[in-house]
Amino acid sequence: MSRRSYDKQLDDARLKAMSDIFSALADPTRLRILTALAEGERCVCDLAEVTGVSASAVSHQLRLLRDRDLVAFTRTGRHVCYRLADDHVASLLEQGFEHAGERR
Amino acid sequence: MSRRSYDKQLDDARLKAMSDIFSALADPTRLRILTALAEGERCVCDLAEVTGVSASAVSHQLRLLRDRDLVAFTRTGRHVCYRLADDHVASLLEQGFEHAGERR
DNA sequence: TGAACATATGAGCAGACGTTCATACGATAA
DNA sequence: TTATCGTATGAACGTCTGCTCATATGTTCA
Repeated sequence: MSRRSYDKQLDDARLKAMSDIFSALADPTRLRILTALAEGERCVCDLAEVTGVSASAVSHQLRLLRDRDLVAFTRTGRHVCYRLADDHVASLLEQGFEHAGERR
Repeated sequence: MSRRSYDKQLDDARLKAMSDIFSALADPTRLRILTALAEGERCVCDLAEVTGVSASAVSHQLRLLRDRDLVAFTRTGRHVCYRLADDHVASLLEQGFEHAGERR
């Protein structure tokens, strides 16, 4: 995409969709969840341990990530296994990771 | 970067830096500013027109973008011209743009 | 010099956000 | 069936965020 094409395509809805995606990535707890999922499937209680917050807090955050289609899940017994929804999410994480590394 | 490398490198500071970058991109007004800058340099009053908010509001947002090193600026007379700080920023914008386009 | 302009900044306010707590619900184990 | 586990959800609370308004600073023009 050329930089010049923004003005033609950037309607409010697209802009809102972009900010929804970025705001989903704009929290350390959610980033811990997502980077953990980038390594493989994890159930809620595992994610609670990785992030260091309560299972309830993780569940709330997972709902947000589900609503934005950043994660998918499979129910197995009383566990629910979450995973990244697609490679695009991993790609965004990597870019943010690299960008953060270059600064300071 | 392999997906497996997250756990070794993701200290809290890095995670905070990532969320700082993503949260800077997590607002429609700032996205309008940044996508306008992706097309070329703009002064504050031009950005106010593009975004449809007051010059004061734009100035506040530009300060945030400056603090996070996402934009750079040059003073010329009484105008201040802003531009994207580097190609990494444009790259993040493009990815968000494309990701937003694929959904719904 | 004085007026108008471009930008910056602090205070204040309304709304959004992230966590905890209490509770609920389905699934498994005893 | 009953107790426990894993997860989800709503309410409540404190914090953060983005805007407006008032004000300040520096620049240009008459």
